[in-house]
Amino acid sequence: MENSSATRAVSLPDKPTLDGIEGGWIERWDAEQVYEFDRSATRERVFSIDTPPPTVSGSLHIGHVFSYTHSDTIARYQRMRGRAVFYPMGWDDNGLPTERRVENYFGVRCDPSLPYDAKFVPPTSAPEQKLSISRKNFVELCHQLTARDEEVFKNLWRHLGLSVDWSLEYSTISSLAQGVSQRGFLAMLARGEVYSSEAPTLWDVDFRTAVSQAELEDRDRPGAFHRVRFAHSDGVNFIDIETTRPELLASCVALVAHPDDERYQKYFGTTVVTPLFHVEVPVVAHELADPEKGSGIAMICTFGDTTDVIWWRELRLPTRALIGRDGRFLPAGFGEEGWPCRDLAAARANYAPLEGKTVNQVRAAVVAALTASGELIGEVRPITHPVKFYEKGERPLEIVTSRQWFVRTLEHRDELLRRGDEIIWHPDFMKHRYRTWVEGLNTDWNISRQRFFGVPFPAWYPLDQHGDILFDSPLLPELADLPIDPSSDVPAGYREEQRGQTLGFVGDPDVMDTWATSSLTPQIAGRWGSDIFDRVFPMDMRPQAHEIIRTWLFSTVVRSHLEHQSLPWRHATISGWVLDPDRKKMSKSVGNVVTPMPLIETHGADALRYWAASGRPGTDTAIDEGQMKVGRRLAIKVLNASKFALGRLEGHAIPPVSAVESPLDRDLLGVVAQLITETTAAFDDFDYARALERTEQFFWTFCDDYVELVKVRAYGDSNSADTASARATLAITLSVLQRLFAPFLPFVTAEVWSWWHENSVHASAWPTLEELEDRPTTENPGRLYRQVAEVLGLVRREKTTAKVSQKAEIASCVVKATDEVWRCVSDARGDLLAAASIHELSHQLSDDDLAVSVSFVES
RNA sequence: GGGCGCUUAGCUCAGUUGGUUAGAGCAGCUGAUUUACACUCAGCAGGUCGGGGGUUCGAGUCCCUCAGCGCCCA
Repeated sequence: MENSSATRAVSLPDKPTLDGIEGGWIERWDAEQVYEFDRSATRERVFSIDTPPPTVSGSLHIGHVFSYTHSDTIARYQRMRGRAVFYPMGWDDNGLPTERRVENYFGVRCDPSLPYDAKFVPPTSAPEQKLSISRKNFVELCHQLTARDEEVFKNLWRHLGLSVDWSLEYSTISSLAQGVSQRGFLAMLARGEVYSSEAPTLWDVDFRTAVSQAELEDRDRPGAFHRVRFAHSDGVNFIDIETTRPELLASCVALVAHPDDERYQKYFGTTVVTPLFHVEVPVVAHELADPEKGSGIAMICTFGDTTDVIWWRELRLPTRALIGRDGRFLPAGFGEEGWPCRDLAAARANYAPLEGKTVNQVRAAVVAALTASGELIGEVRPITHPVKFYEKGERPLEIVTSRQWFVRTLEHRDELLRRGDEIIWHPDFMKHRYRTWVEGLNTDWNISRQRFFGVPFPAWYPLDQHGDILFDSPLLPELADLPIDPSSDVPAGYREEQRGQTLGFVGDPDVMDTWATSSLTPQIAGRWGSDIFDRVFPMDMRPQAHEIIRTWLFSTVVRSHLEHQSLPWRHATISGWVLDPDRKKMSKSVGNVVTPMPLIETHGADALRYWAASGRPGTDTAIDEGQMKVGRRLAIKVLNASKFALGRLEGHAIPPVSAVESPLDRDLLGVVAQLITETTAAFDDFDYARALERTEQFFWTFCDDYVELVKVRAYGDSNSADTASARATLAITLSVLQRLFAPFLPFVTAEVWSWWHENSVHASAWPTLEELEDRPTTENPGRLYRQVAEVLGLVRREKTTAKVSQKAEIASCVVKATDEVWRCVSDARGDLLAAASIHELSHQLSDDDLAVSVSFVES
């Protein structure tokens, strides 16, 4: 960090311009390694950022510019404060979004049963019928496409001026990320924090994969209550239930009512018989049965929804699962063990037409059959109700039973809530999102995905003499061998020929949930296991969007808590969304997504950053080209003001701060001191927007009032103390302003700083009060400046009202003011006379509001 | 249904622990005209701070309540 006073002779370009300013500085920053992380720095001096790796298969949009700019202003501020800033960039390329993009882009689909084709070349245009290719070919295409996408993102980040250390670049599918993910998994397995089990799991029948609680969303969908009559086993009574899923009748394992519900007390412990399929099921009691809903008694099926799973588990009911992984109905085992059936022939006859059909087809068929048999009572009642969907899915989730890996989260709920309280949230109220989520957890975290482009589980399983898989004794690799792929690597003590053979082994076929990898970004970016890690972890800051608090933020806290018994970072900075000009959320399907690159080309990167940094932390912000134009004007103003002020200094020695003597100048430095204090406090509180607003506000009045006032004085004789004072004030104030603006307008500030410094403004020190060397007025700073500016404003108004030029000469000006105000004016009398072209200035005592009366010089 | 935000000028938003006459930018209107800047400068106009009630000497700010918008969770 060089001292800010390390100036050199001023040398101004002939015609300063913003045109093409980005390209030159991007190259110079690279060449000079301005943003390189100092790997020798100790932890106290480091400021580390757990940068969100953007999903590269998603569309680039203005929201990226918005939130990443916020983080960059903080990074730049901390760097100027002397911290070694650890600011990596990652790409989230692993997972389903990439698979979908590859499927659509190339017109292919993955069929893991196909052999690898080394000569495969993807079709040049996507064919109508998707081409089936092997897993390895598919993964190669994923790598190919993400590499291209990453270049596009990187290009944007560089043009936006993010002060990322590009030597720390990573991606979530890289072997680095795979190694870290697998190591993390094995560590959890060794500690018993992860387990596999055959369990009912939420399943997307289109993507053919399990999904976790964090990926669910409720969507309102039309449904209908069907009243279905069950005959009681006593042969006399009957019970009517209401269900929205009559298609699951064959999966019915019990009826359930609330234990206090008097209507059904007498039936608890007895049995009824399902219509059509004649299976005898018990009537049971459970508190989750809602007496208000329908007839107050429901059928439990395996499995219609998550409540069914709870009932099934807690009441220890049998399993009669019928929906397959493709969403179609499987064969039913009436009469077999677990399927007590009173009329086998009828059951089989009624079920036969349903086998292999989809959920909707079966529903129609069952309703028709119940209608025919008279067991559907009354009219079907249409309703709208929330249905669980995979957030990326198009059909309601089903629940199927399959083997999955789970991370134990439920038993750590209280610890995780405490971790949430330890995080410093910006803005603070975002902590509620985390708390609500953790309190609402109802299943452990399922990390298995039945997909292809992801990190494989580092595990194989032995096969016994019958060829059955021994899931409970997985074969694990050595840490040193990571990352491994169990589908091509072989466990120790086995040969490849034994794959899939009796007494041989099989690899775990699944990949990890993307969040199982993304939850380790601090460990991946920080190179867990290397000496860097201890210097950057726990990190200082996690910037991210609010909608992924339940996924990314939460899962990162879980992993860090389990692995390191600590928080992953101290501060969570949550950005808002970018809305379209009509304040609608941007989305691809609505078609209102704005691409950022053309905006950079039109307005300039500094202008785009200005707009972004004007958005308060956590606040949704509408895209506003008007604000970008204001940002561009600000950048131009910085250019011109610097040119002017430095023009006064060109060819002269810059007077030191100790030369600041004039009352007006000292008073201005008082305001500068306040500005430094305020902006520093704002940045320390991660409130970049406030820092920008204060700096900008000061800057405009500085240009319009102070600079106008001292313009003439600064031209004067270099040996005059008054001139030296003006020049010294201009120099120090300009230096402060250029640095205060540097986090927001990195390009133009780099440019104007280079006119009089050897080092980069981005490697210079953030302004401090010490630099002002006790020159500022300490009492009522800014009072003199504001009073004089107000008089100047009144004179300007007279000129505007008289419709004359601001340069018009005034023969005499009378200031009606209190003695106190007049003293202020007198202190800057010369500057005021010069700035307003006044010949004679006099005072008239008045306790009324400040006023002036003027008489113009006759022309 | 539960939770968290938001509602201030035509538009976008500031307003820090309650304290003079509620601020800024944009847009609008009126002027100026070139030795830093027309991507400029000066000025004007524009608000019952969502509605109602309360606490207080004093409320945009605190409390209650209602309404609308948005998000999160169920």
